[in-house]
Amino acid sequence: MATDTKQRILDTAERLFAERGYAATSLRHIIAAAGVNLAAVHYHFRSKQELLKAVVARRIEPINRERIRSLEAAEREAGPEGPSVARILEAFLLPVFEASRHPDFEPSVFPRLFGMLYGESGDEVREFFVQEMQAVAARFFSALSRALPHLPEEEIYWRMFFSVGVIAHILRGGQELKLLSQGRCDFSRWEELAPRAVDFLAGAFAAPARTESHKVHG
Amino acid sequence: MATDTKQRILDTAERLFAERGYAATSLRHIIAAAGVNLAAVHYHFRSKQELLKAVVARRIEPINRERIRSLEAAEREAGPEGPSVARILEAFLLPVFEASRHPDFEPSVFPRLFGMLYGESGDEVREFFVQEMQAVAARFFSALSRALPHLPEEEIYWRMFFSVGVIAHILRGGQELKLLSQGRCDFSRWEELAPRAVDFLAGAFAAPARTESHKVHG
DNA sequence: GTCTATATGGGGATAGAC
DNA sequence: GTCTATCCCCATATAGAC
Repeated sequence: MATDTKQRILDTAERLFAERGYAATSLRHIIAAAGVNLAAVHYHFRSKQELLKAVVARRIEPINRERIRSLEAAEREAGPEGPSVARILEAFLLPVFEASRHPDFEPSVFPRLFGMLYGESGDEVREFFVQEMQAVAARFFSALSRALPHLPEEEIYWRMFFSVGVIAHILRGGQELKLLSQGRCDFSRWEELAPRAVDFLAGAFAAPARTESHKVHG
Repeated sequence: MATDTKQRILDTAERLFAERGYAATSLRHIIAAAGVNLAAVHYHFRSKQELLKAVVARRIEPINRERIRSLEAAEREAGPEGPSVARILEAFLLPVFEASRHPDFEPSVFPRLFGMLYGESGDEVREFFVQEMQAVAARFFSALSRALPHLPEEEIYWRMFFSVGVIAHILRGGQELKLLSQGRCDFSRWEELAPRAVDFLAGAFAAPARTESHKVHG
């Protein structure tokens, strides 16, 4: 079949990039696992870097669509005062977590891919990623600004940035947590993890803005 | 000099690992930038992986000592009820941020190294890292448990884990933030960033624990 | 401790037949 | 669209002279 090879390359590359990182995964690993020919990778995608972009684009686009859809639904339901911070955060977080249960691919493969994106990948791929996120970030910034009118704009951006750190860290899988908590925490149930993260971040957004004169040690 | 070569390798490897990642940085890049011979790397360190461990160990040990020292100072000052969550978080966060101003190396080099550690690095190096963090994590877990007696132990671990995500994301440098905030946020002043992160996380720890029956969409 | 030289293997990319 | 064969470069690691 025409597209079968291309799909197999995408699926396998996604899995291996997520498991081992971008630089540490060679095209030869990918073609061996996918059962395709090396030249096919360069035929369907032009280079390893373009392959990574294709892998990312395939997942991020539906997720960002769902984020916007969910946020707009929340805004319709909420009336003029706008949705709560918790509801806005849900609109941002849940689509990612739910994507990990998509039938197209094994659970937990794709989230780690995104976690990896933040740590690794060259400047060009990161730029591409930022470009994909720009519209979504602006949209959520507006919603959060309305829900938190007392916070300076700059502070909203910082807190969004910190929140992305939490998400990326969760997606990265956190083998450390299981060890450091002596087995008390693990990642097997995503549906429990998302509410925890939402609560945590809602609390963080509720923190007052520090006044300029406030000293660190209080 | 005897130790000069070893130091130069360590310094250069630290910088390059931080800038480009572990897998993407070859020993040849390192020796070229350091002006030393390839064989010297294998003489002083046994392998590339051991070199990474050495790089990490050199920085993490004084930081973790300072974290413990600062936490103990806070506990002495606070009396029987123990220090506040914000003060505990400062004890954990500030040593990392302040390490970036150490005269030994260029600012902002080392923090990115730690940011990278979470995203990349093989299982063995991550295991080594967890081992280095175990005692510190246990110590801060105790302090946070005392400050937040209403939270289940498991929840404290989760929130510590989320917090590490924030730190790692900050350390990774966040070129995205500057772009997404249209230039309003940048990372040039670390001394302003740390209080922001402390406030954010203190708010997050102050969030109530979600009861089991609570539904996601409220 | 430091060098040169080399062993040994893997990397991305491409040409050209089918 | 898919294959084989190959170009050319780079990787980590080591042996052995100095």
